[in-house]
Amino acid sequence: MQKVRPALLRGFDQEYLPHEQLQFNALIGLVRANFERYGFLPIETPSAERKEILTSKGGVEKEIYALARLAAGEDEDEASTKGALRFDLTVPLARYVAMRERELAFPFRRYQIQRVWRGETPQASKGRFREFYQCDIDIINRERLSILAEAEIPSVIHSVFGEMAIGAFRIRINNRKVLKALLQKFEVPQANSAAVLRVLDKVDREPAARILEDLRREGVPRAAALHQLMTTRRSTGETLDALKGLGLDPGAVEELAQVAAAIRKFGVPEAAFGIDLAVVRGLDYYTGTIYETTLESYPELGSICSGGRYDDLASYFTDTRLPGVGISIGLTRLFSKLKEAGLLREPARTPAEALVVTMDGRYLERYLDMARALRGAGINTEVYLEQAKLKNQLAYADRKGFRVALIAGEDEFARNMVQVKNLLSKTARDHPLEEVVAAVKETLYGA
RNA sequence: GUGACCGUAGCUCAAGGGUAGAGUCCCGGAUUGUGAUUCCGGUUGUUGUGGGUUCGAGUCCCAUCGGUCACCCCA
Repeated sequence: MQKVRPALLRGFDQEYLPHEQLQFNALIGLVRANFERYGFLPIETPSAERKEILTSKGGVEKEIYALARLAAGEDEDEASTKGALRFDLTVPLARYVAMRERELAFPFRRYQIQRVWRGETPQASKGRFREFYQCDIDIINRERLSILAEAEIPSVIHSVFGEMAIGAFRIRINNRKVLKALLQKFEVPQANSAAVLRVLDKVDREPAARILEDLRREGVPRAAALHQLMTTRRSTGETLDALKGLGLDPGAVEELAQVAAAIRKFGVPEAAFGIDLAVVRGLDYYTGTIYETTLESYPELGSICSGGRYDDLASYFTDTRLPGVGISIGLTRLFSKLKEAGLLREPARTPAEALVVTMDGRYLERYLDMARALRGAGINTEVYLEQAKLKNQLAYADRKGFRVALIAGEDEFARNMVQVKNLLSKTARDHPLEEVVAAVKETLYGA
C-alpha cells in the first residue's frame, strides 16, 4: 500500500517527545502558578475569531490565517468563511472585555496561556514559528489605571524568571512618551518617527555605523548624539538625570521616574531592572511604559518577554475607555532557546515513579492491588501490561526513568513478600507485601 | 514577499561518471528471574521529485518541490 509520508508543515513543527513535553508542561505550570500568585484570573478564548475583529487594529493581514474547509461547497458555513486564527492574545482580550464588560470585576486581571498563529516565514534558529504559545497577563481598568499596575508587571516577570532559574536577567523599561519627547528634541521629522523608532530598536544589535547611516537617511540631524544617548549604559538615576538635563517634557520623564521608583517598592532588585532608552517596541498601540526582558548571559536570545501600557484597549469595540498594561511571554521560543542553551533541568521521563513488573500472569490481581495501594498513597504508579521477560521490563523501566521497580513472582508471593528495587542505586530488598507503600516511600524519599 | 546556500538510512555523515556505505539509533539473541558496558545477528534507502546528457548519473545540466540562513516584522 502506498504510504503517506509522515511529515510536518514548516513552522508548525514544535512537537516534542514525551519527556520534552513533560518539561514544557512544567514550564507552563510554573508560569501559571506565578500568574495566579498575583491574583490573575485565567481565561481562554476560541482559536478562531471573526476576521473583522482580528483586523480591527488595521493589522498585518498577510500574517493572519483564514479559515476554510477542505471540501468547501455551496453550503459553506459562516464559521469557515468569516473566521480566522488569532495571531495574538491581546485582540481577543479586547473583544472579550468589550463583550463582557458588565460581568467582569474591574480592575480586570487576567492571564491567558494559549497558542497563536502567524503566517510569517519561520526560522527555527531564531525561535520563530508559525504556531506558538503565548503567556499573557494584562491588567485592565475603566477610565484610569494606576501607575502601580505598570510597576507590578515587572514584579511578576521577576517572579516567573526567578523561579525558572535560568540565570541573571534584566527587565528593561522605557516609556513611549519619553521616546516621543526625545524624537521631538532631536528634531526628527514627524512623518519619519515610526521609521526612526524601528532603527532605534536595533541599536544594540547592529553596528553603530549602520545605525547612524539609517538615522541620517531618515533625516535625523544629530544622529551621533542620539545614538550615543541610547547606547550609554547608566544607572536608573543617571538616566533620569540625563533626560531631565535635555529639557524634555517633564511629565514624561516624571512618569518614567515614578514607575521605576514603584518597581523598587515591589521588591524587584535594582540589578534585575533598568531604564533602557533603546527599548522601543514596534507595536504602535503602546502609549506609556514599555518592557523587554533579556537574559544577561544570552542577550542573543533577544527579548523573552515584552509588553507595555496602552491607553485604550478596546476602542474598536466599545466607547468605554479601557486603559491597560500587559506583557507576553513567547513560551515556545523561550523553551526552544532554553533547551538549546542547556538551561533547562533534565526532565523526568515519566510522570510515574514506580513500575510494577508483571512477571507471572497468575498473580495479576496482586500486581494490580499493589499498584492501587501505591496510587492511593499518592505515588504515581504504572503496571507493565504486556507479557515480556523480566529483563525487558527492567530495560523499559530504565529507559523511561522509573525510580523504583516492584518485582514479585512465585518465590516472593510464597513468602508474602515483594522485592523493592531502587533503579538508580541498583539495589533491591524484599519487604512484606503489606509494607509495600512504606518501603516504596522510603526508597523514593528517604527514611 | 526578496536574496544566498543545501537536499543520500529515523539521526549525524561518506561514496574521484562505473554494484550506495559507516557510525548511531532501533529490534532479536548470548541456556530457564534482574535494566549500564560487551559480544553475535538483523531491518534499514524509488540518493526530494521529474526530465536531459551518457554505454552507464548519488555525482554533470535543466526544471520543480522542500529545507536552512539573511532581510522585513515580531514572541
